[in-house]
Amino acid sequence: MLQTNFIRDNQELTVAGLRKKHFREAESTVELLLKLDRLRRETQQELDTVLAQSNAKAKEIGGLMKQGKKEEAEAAKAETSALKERSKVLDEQLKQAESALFEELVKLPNLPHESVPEGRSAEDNVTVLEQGEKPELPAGAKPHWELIQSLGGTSGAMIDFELGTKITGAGFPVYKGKGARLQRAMISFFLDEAARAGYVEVQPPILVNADSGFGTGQLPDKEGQMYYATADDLYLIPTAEVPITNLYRDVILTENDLPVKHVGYTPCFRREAGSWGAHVRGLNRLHQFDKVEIVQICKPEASYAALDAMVEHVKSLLEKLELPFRILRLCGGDMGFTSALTYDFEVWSGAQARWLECSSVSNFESYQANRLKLRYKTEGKTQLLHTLNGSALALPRILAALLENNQQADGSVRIPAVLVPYCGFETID
RNA sequence: AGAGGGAUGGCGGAGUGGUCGAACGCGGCGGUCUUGAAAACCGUUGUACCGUAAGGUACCGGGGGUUCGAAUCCCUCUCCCUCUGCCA
Repeated sequence: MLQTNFIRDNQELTVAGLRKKHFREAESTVELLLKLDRLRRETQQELDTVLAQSNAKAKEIGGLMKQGKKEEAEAAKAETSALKERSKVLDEQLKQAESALFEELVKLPNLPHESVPEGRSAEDNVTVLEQGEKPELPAGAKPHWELIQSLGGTSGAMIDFELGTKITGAGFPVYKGKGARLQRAMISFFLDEAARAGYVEVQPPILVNADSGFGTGQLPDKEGQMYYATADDLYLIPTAEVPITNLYRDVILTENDLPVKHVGYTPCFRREAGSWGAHVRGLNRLHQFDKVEIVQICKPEASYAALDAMVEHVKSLLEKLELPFRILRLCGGDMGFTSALTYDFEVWSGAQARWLECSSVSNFESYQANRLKLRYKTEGKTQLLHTLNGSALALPRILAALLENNQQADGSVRIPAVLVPYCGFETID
């Protein structure tokens, strides 16, 4: 979340940033927030004064008791009751002011970086790069949801949606034979590539508590997006960003620790209550999917260079997979709540003839760090760090594009060379 | 899951009602000494909020209570350890 001090010192900048993100009632919300902030500070000042008096009295009584001046001590005690009453009232008021302020503060999204384009929806995103040639597909080319039915060398489909529906429900496919093997190959490939780029691998839990959900910004607002295990009060992660970034919740790092670079593979779970229809067939949108995620924690002045490096990393993966892709700089209205700057990667899906989002790389600046209390020490000062993350990559849509783009005249699918050592076959038929 | 024992600053570890933000040791940082290093010695060393500052307030796992006053007493929750049970 944003820092109150920052808003206080940069009121106009804050309002302008919120507007760019299409946050409603930016001005009135900021005004209310500053009013609550003032109230909080005034209340605290008054409370502190009363407590100081109270502490002084207690010491005085302590001294008198030691000297055995019982009567004087009793007299002093009598004077404390008014202070006590007052402090109780003020303490209650302070708590109310703090929670009211907090409630407003968590409503505010992160402010967009100055390079974020103006705009309301996905149509206003700016394409910063389009790379790779869209393939010429053979006659009778099929979309991936048809390809997976017959391919894979198993008696049934290589990815079986009906089976998944039986076991669990819609959106939980079962990968079989070469389908399963190819998943594992991609995960290993992505992890190895990240390791080569200096990311330290972690295997985090895939259930997290509410504190973690709050730290990265899924809670309190986006809880509908996550599966929730009521009996234990835990959430299934929608992305590895949550557990990996929360590894550093309540942590004060030193400069030598920075930058922190992690990569992790996890399944991801999303309830995605939203649209279901023609555009979300097959692998296009799932409740459970696999993703390799990269996370960086770095000094504020280094975060945009880190963002660029992460973009380059994701780019290199798509190049190695020989997939045509484009990079979008998201506009203010299409960006995530917690992000300051986001690049989306979209892969070309040949048979569907459309772009599919397969990675999202974001700099959150200090927005998450503030919630996480993630700081570092420099020259005696403690200050917030910047957090970043990106998919590298999300598997299902990569697989969809790969199957569609690489299908050949004989109906088989060619596996990109980089994956062959991992999966052990060159084609799926 | 049952029984018992714990939770104190970066770490170890004192502290069972008063001047305790907390002894002491280790570690870290700065300095003296040294050609340099080590050793020794001296100093320093938590976080947050309020305040221009001086300074004030809060925090000894979390929350609540008793008291003029709580790290210390009471209640409650969480977590950890040991033994028993179960288990991939």
